[in-house]
Parts: sequence; structure tokens; C-alpha cells
Amino acid sequence: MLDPRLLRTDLNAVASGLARRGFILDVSHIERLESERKEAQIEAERLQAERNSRSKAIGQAKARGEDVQPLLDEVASLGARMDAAKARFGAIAEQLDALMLQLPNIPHESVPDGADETGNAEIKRWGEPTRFGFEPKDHVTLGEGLNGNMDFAAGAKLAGSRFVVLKGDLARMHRALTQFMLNLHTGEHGYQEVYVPYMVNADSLRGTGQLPKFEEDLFRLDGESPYYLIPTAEVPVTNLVRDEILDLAGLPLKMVAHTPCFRSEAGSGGRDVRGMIRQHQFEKVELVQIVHPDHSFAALEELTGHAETVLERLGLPYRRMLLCAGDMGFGAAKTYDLEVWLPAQDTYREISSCSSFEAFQARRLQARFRNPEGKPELAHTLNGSGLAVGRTLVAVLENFQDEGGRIAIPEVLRPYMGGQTHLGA
RNA sequence: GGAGAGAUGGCCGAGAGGCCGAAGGCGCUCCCCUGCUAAGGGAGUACACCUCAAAAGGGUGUCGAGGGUUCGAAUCCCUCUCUCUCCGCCA
Repeated sequence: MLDPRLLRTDLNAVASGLARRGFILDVSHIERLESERKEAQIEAERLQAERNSRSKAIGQAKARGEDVQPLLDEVASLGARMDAAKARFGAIAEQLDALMLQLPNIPHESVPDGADETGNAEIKRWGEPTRFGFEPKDHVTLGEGLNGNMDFAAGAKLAGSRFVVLKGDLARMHRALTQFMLNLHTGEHGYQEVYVPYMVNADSLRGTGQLPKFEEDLFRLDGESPYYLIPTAEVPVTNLVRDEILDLAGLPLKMVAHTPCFRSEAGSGGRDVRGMIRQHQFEKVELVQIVHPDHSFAALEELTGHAETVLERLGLPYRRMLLCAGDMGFGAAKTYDLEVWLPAQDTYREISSCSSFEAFQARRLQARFRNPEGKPELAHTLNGSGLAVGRTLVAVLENFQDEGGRIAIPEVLRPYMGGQTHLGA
């Protein structure tokens, strides 16, 4: 959520910032609502103040043993007028709130213009795209070739399309990747590991911005309790600081969680129907930081670097993209995507997305810290995948294959796999 | 799942229709005092919003959440959520 004060004081700046995303703000509509709000609120509060003081007078008169009937008569019509004024204010405020919740974040000044992914800027490339002396196979062919250890038919039988079953050392490597990532981030990057619920309430999803706007992307449980399956660990982990006033000395807060993620993929139609790239359920190791506003963008560089280290240790070629204004997620002020090289697709594919939200989430979350003056101030939130485990598995398979379809296990994973050097060996 | 108890400020805890944004204590900040420390004395110490160019000032709301009764609700009524205790069941 944007700062409501900014909307009042500098609406045109907000409008031009949002326009960079292709979001057209109805300035005159907001101005009209805002002036109605002001008028209605003043009236409602004025009547409330009047009633409060009259009621107080009644109490005092009663205490003195005087007849209060004249005072009661005087106040009789006040209640109805007050209720009407409050109802009018409430209706306007509700409209404004609903509108506010629909507004995306304003892109940071360092974010380039652009309408879609063609406007993104490549700002770094690590490693060279893997080249083979043969036609590289895709991860589906490779995985199914490993004794059928990547089994989409089984996934479809158990659940439906966009599910997979992994078996044997393929399942083990999937787990090894998770372990490796968690150990790296906790051991070398200073993150605290957290274990969190995989189902959350609507408040949590509102806090991080998935609701109200993106309900169709979520799986909602049908039971008595209105739970949603988390689409990313960002939701439960970031919501740990909801309604908290943090100790300044405790910042930055750096947390890492490994969770499954559930996404309905509504609207992603025929995209990536083959393979493990786009599943309803996948594993992710997520990095979250809660920081002082002054350190927000330095922290983004740091966090993105942490995700990059995973790729570098695994030996996977990648590039870092700075997303343009039109391609960023709803709440992000600035986003880097990491894209890993996938030989079979002969292209880079997203494997991590790292964003600073500035105070956009913190304002919804009421996540604050106490500044040196003793006043609560909104913190900044960041998160990034470090990394998406399923896609990392795909990248390892495709980049570490040989002509016979054998897969070398990256050095850093071998300790997690009993020293094994190749899959299927 | 059954029975019961509870939710008040940073924390503990009083409060039972008006004098309550809320006693008292702890903690914290500032000041005084004792050579240092310990002890003691004094003052202060919630958050959000509105109004105002801003500050000052004024106003509104908030005692788990929402609704109701009343001129007036922390206090009475209803619904919900969460916590705790006991019983049952369970990885």
C-alpha cells in the first residue's frame, strides 16, 4: 500500500510513477473522493465531539442530583444525525481503502522504463552458456531416462496435470539442493532458519499483497477455516513481523525458510505445460530481510548476491536482469530476476526473483521499528528466492548431462549424496 | 471432540455504566542527591487518524475482533478469534 498522505499531497507524482507501470490512476476521481472524505470526516467527528461533551454534562448533572430530562431532550436528535454522518464517512472511507489496496507500488528511480519483459535490462552475466558437442536433451527426457525417476504420469494420476513424482537419487538430489541452499544461507550469509505454516489466513496474504487482488492465483481450502496454501514462503515469513514494533538494534532481520509453494497458475494457459518448470506445487528456499529504510537497496544487492552464490557454487551459468517498470510484481519497488541457462531451451529462464518492497508491505503489515527518537517507523521488506528448488534441479540435469544421458552431480552436492558422482550410477 | 477460565499500555496488574486513555508496580528517559556503586527523591513515558502551510493547539478512535443496548460502554448483551487448564483422541 502506498502512503495515503502521498496521495493527498502529491497525487500527480503518484500518478506519473504508476504510469511507468502502465497503471492509469484516475486522478480526478481520487481528488473528488478525497475532498468528500475530508468534509464527511470533519462533520462526523464534530457531531461525535458534541455528543461526547453533552453526555459528559449529563453525567455531571446526575452526580449533582439535578434533573437531566432537559439535557436528554436536547441530545435526542443528535444520535441520528451523528449516525448518518458516520455512515457517509464510512462509505467514502471504504471506497478509498478499496482503491488504495488496488494500487501497485511506485517503481524506484533506478528502474528502467518498459512495458514488458523486453524492457528488462541485463546487468550481469556469470559463466558461459553451456555448449555440447551433441544435441542436449531436455530435463524431461533426461529425468524419465533415469529409471523413470521423474514420473509425470504418476503425478497426473495422483493429482492431475502440473504435478510430478521424483524417485530414487533424483528425489535425493532434490533434497540435497534444499539442504545445500539452507546450509549456505544460514552458515555463510547470516540468515536464521525458520519453519513456518504452509497454510495461512487472509490477513497474512493481505499483508504481503497477494490479496485482495490476486486471489485467483491461490489455492483456497474448502473447509470451515478459510485457509490458503502459501504461494511462497514470503507470505508466512514476512508476516512474522506483522503488527510488531521491532528493536532497532535487531535490524536487519534475515530469515530463510524452505517451504513448498502452491500456485494455481490460472491464466498461464498453455505455458510450460511440459516438465517441471511450472508446477502447482514446488519447493523453494526463500530469503527474507526486514531492514531499516536507509539500507533497503543495499540490502537488495546483498540478498541478490546471496541467491547468485547458490548458482555459482553449483556451477550454473546465469544472468541478472533488472526488471523494467512494466514487468515488476505488484508490490515491488525494484526487482532483480536471476535467470539460469537451460541448454535444451537454448535460453535463460527465471530461477530467482529478488525484490525490495520499500514500505509497501510494511504499511499493510504495520511492521515497524522504534527510531532513535522513540517513534515507530515503518521498516522495509525484501525477499528473494535462493533458489526455486525444482527449477534448480532442472538446470542441473540439463547443464550437467553427457551424450549418453548421464548426469554429473555438482561437487557441492556430493557430500549430501553419500559421495555419489553421477545420477543413476 | 467435551468441560471450564481468560484476553486491559513495553511488561505485570487494578477497574464492574459517567469523575477512565485507563490506579498501582516494573521497565525506560530526563533531573536532583550521596565521592563511585547500591539505595533515595522529582518529572515524564501508548498508537493511529483528522484539522492546521507547519508547529502549538484542538478533535476523533483504540482496553482481543465485530455487532448491539444506552444520552453515555474497558465495564451490560450477542457473535467470532486466540490463549490457558482438565478429559478424550492422535503423528
